[in-house]
Amino acid sequence: MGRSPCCDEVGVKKGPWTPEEDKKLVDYIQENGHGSWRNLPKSAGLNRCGKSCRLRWTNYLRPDIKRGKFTEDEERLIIHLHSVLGNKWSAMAARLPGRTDNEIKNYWNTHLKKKLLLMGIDPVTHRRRTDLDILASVPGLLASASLGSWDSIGQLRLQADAAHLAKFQIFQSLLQLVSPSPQLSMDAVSLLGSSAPAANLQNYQLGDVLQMNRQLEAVLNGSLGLAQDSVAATTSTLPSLSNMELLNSFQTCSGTAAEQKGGGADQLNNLYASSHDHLATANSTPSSVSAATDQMPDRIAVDASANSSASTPFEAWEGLNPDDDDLCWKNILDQLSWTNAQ
DNA sequence: AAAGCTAGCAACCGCGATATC
DNA sequence: GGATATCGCGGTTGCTAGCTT
Repeated sequence: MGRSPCCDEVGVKKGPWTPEEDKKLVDYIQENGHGSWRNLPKSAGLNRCGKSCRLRWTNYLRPDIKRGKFTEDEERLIIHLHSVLGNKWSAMAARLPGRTDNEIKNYWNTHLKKKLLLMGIDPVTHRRRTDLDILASVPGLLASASLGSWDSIGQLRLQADAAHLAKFQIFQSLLQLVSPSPQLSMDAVSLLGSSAPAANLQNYQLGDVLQMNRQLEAVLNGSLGLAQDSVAATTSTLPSLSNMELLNSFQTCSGTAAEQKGGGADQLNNLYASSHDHLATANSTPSSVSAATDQMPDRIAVDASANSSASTPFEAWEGLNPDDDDLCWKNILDQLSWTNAQ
């Protein structure tokens, strides 16, 4: 069955609307209403299909459409509605006066999705992303953290935070993935995550999560003694692994990372790629990691291979500027690498 | 200065739901 | 009750301005 396509007429114009066409459409609808969209073009003297007219009217010409940037309240509402409704753009538009479904959909796809990813939240499930999810999103995180993605000077700080957060998440992920001791991972990760709500993060804004991120680091920076006690309880399973060196390394890195302006993005990309290669191929890969890497989507492997020309796990670090604070990440990875080989 | 790249957005396409005959 | 027409939605495409190299 099915219906015939609405725009099967030959010679019907497609593509961008001209001001003249807009005027014809607006004049006609204001005078007569749209009535049957199928018949409207002929009546209005437009060489367009009805569908195209309807779209142009509802998405652009309607007098009650609000133009301009989305406000923070609107963003918050969209995120909340998306968590409840999913991709029901029209239902969301019904709750956002003056906004069209198309506008909301575009805004979601181009802005909000990235923001949620940066926050470590899965834009589909609205839950905190798992370690592997986060690793999978690192190229996106890094791309989003690059200068060109931010449209105002005021957001440079946010961008620095994004790069910072990306590092933070990589660290968290690596701890979970590489450590042969699940307990250490759990300790470190729970330490990292202790101040974050376990469940639904849908109501948290980027600022909230970045604040949370800083708080978590404060936990790391300020509670190493406590952490040492906590971690020490589990180190019997980790022969001479210097957990505190790991934490110290991260502390050193995180202290200065926020001052960066995304310059570390490339290096992070290399780090991601090379560490993924390492994780995917190491003979000593723990079974949990093997299982986990098996679940990685193809895109990761493509990204990793595309971004890494390094033949050894952390060769990508070789070209780093010694003055760059990213260098200290090498310490972390060296230790993780060494640990993994034990 | 020019070529290449990317993000943002307007518009199109295909399909399911609903209305009408 | 089946066939057909229309509408509306969500996914996708492609154009373009701005940025980078």
